[in-house]
Amino acid sequence: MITAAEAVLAEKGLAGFTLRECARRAGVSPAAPAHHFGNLTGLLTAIATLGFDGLSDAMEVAAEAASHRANGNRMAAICDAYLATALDKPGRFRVVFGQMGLNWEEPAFKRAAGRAFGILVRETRHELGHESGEDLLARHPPSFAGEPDLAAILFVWSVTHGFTTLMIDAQLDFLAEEGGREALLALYSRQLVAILIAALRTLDPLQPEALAKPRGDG
Amino acid sequence: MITAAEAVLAEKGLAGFTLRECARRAGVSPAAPAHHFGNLTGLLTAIATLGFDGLSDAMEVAAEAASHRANGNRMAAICDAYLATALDKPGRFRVVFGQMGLNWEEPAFKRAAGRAFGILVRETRHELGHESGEDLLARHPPSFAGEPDLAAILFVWSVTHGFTTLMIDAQLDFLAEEGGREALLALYSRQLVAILIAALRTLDPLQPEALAKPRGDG
DNA sequence: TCGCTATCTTGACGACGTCAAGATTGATTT
DNA sequence: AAATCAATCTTGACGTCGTCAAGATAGCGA
Repeated sequence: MITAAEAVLAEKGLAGFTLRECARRAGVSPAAPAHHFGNLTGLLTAIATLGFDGLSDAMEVAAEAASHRANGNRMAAICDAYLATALDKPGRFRVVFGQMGLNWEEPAFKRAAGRAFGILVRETRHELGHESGEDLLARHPPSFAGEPDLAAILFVWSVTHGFTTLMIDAQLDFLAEEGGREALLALYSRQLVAILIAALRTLDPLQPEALAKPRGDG
Repeated sequence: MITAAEAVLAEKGLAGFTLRECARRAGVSPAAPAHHFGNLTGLLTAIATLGFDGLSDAMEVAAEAASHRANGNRMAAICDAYLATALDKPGRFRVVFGQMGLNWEEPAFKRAAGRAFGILVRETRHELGHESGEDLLARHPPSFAGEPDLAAILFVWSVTHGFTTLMIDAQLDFLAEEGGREALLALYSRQLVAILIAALRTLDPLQPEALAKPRGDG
């Protein structure tokens, strides 16, 4: 069933993704999927769980590979992996971060999302040289009120997720005339991620005083 | 008609947004909207045009206000305005940057999108101290092959758009327990945007040599 | 007065998500 | 071996959706 659903997603995208089409592809009646996933939201949540796990796996593999490479940078590796995973399965990515209503109460889904975010937290701390203290994410419910690196973590996620979203949703197509996709990929991997890491490296001395009121704006 | 559509969007969100509901709200028959906008895509494109213009207006106003304030920073102002606009009308923002198929051939829409991006380009150059050279966006079709600040521009957009998207789509809700929305807003406005601007300020000396191969990864 | 155009209504079509009710199947129990 | 039960799927139906073709209604210049 899920195999059929992913096939539909890959072929027709999220727009052409319907329960009936998935059922057709799987060779069952239109109402069959509902018995397994409850409703459309249930099926989407199941796929989104796969999406988070795929993201986590890709980031872990990339980080590990970077570790064993001369001059390899784990942070850069997971940023690249994030974009690459999304571009590889855009439909799945849109289910995870789309607006098609998922069931956040589903335990498996929450676990998968937490794992992906945990990797981001760990690697950001690593890049900052803050070897992991208490794992605030392991607490239930997870608490980040006292997380000192939260700004850096969200900064990393924002850059990566922002560029990925813009590429996936074809918002950058207008500035990609000829072989522009590869050019944009190179721009991201070589420059944006570099700026991001440089920003993280210059971040530490700023904390916490400088970051408290760095702008005279507002 | 558009008024009714925006009301539906504000009240029921993009999920409950249907042509028939808009027609009902406007007090006309279900097929009436099609005569004005062609189809659902046409209506969404019209709303997305308003969305881009709203974004542009908000950024312009915020930048101008920042200019007339002691220690005001235009870049910070437009970043805040971007997020604020999205949070004010999340449905509209999702239409603009969502996955519901828009008509990019529509001239008015292209113009609105170009204007918003142009503001981003101008302000990024301003922040970098590169007072605007040739306006590559004014060319048809717009070309950015030779835009030296493209990396910085996309970096700014990625951070802003990424955080905005994550907030809008409630991806950050799990780390907002009590009054967390305001805390996240403050985190963005005071820290993320500050990191972004600090990154831009340290960017110039890096260009272009350092940015060409800043990482030994890949 | 006669068209012409813009605007809206009506009715229909196929596709969708969802539900209730019944059928089928395979394993467990007696 | 026969009976039972839970899981799984089918069938048929309902309401809603986007879209289209055809007809109705108005306003207005010639």
